[in-house]
Amino acid sequence: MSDLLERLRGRGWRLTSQRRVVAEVLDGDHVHLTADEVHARAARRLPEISRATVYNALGELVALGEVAEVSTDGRAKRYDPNAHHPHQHLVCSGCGLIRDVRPDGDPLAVLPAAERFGFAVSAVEITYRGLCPACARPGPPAAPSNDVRAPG
Amino acid sequence: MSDLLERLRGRGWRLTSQRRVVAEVLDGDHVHLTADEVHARAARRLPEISRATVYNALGELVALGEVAEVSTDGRAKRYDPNAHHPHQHLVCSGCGLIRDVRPDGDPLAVLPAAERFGFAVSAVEITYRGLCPACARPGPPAAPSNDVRAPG
DNA sequence: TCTTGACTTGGATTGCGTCCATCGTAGGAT
DNA sequence: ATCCTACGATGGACGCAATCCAAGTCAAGA
Repeated sequence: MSDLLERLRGRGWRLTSQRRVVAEVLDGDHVHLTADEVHARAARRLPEISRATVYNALGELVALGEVAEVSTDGRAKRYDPNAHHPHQHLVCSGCGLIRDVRPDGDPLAVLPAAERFGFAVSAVEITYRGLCPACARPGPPAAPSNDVRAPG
Repeated sequence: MSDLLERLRGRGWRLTSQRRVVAEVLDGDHVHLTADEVHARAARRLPEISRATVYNALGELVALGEVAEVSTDGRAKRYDPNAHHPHQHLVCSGCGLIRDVRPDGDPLAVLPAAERFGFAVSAVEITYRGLCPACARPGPPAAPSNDVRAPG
């Protein structure tokens, strides 16, 4: 975490209080917050932080490769701080819960040359979909979840 | 194509001229149009068709399983008439060209049980990314493409 | 401490999509 | 062939996510 801030400063990132709280909010495992959720959490510590600043900081973190953008539904993008550990996503069709997962082998390798149409294929994004245990159980479905465990 | 219209009528779809042109616009291979592009093409044949009608028709075709929704960028959803043939997508990072591709084997099988967190995993969406031959070549990049070959 | 260019702000704006009240019409009934 | 009516089409208002912009603020090097 402070590693992250050090690394960013070493890359010429001016370390403002706004950027600091955005980076701090995006800490933890299986964290996939929308920009608005990041803004809400950041505002708990820095009430005057604006949405534009949150968008700016998120965009920079993505450009620097420190955070990954995830769009598992057609709605708002989510931001995943687990960018240094290649992974894919498993999404509950019921409540929206998102887990980071690692498939076996190299996902790129399963695309045959004949199916590459001459492309230089360099990356792959995979979204697995299904029902989480809570939503699969009979009874009332789980409340929509943003899958956040880190305290605000 | 007329197969499609027959099938839809058999399922109680009232066949209006608007729905017909939307279905016709969405014909062909490797077609991935946005709703706005569908509307523009439909309007060439039926100038008074409204955006709301296009959205309605697309939504119904998706619900009926005749068309698949694709969101390969964070922007507008695209509509893929190739829904009866399970496939994944290969997207050019330069120009946005989209190709339908078929990876080897069952993409679901590579997710180990230990990585399923108790989910009943039932579907998977894969986006491969890379540069198409035109964009990989030195020189001016290919113009942004909507990957449409079917004449308007 | 001073200076300056990078950063922040919030309101306007855009892009994509949905909603809604009203009007029109496909297609079964006669 | 004509009539009926429920389903579909229309377009303008609306909502949400994200970006843009001009003006004010401040981190950090000199």
